[in-house]
Amino acid sequence: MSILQRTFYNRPALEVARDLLGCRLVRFQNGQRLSGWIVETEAYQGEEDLGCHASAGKTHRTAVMYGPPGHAYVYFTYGMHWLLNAVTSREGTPAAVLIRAIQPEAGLEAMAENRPYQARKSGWTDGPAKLTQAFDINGDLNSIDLCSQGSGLWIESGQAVHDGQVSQTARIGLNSVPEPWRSIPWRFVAERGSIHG
DNA sequence: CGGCCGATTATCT
DNA sequence: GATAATCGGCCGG
Repeated sequence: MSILQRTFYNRPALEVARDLLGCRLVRFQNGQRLSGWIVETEAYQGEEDLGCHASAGKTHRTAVMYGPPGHAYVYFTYGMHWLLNAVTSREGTPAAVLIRAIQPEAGLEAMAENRPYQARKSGWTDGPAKLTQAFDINGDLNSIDLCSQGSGLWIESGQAVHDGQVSQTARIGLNSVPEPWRSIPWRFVAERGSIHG
């Protein structure tokens, strides 16, 4: 196991988003280790990116993105969901990568307990708000350092995902964001089956 | 599987 | 006071 260090995150969000595919998201909760392979990400970078929360400038909520890379940006949306991002780029440059989906590896029982509606549907971690529920991630973890185990949440290096197994599309859910930001292909998806579980 | 719709509240104007 | 980087339920195919 090798925890991704600050140099990994100290790059443009586009590069980090691509390279996070195949890495392992780890949560330590109640003495248990929950983990999964990252299979879908989105890059948000700069105040000029009108899809990025930082496009409204520095506020209490977005301040974390202006800070040093390698920290968690966890925010609340739609009145009920927490979404997890990793802050990228040098301090002063607001950018982050949204973790949209993971492929569960360990701690499935704990994930099931963390999820409501556990008996329903198929995936527990195939959406940005589903995985935060499964991993018990909420606002308490906003701004924590992902480069150490201290806060119980970090990312480890993992499996290499070949370029041929990665597809790039427009980011999801930016319904009122103007072009070109709405359609710019800053979403990265690892093809199903590319992660050997 | 795909599309539509209501839920529910922190954050910002 | 309006909006939102979503989800699950319900419908039709």
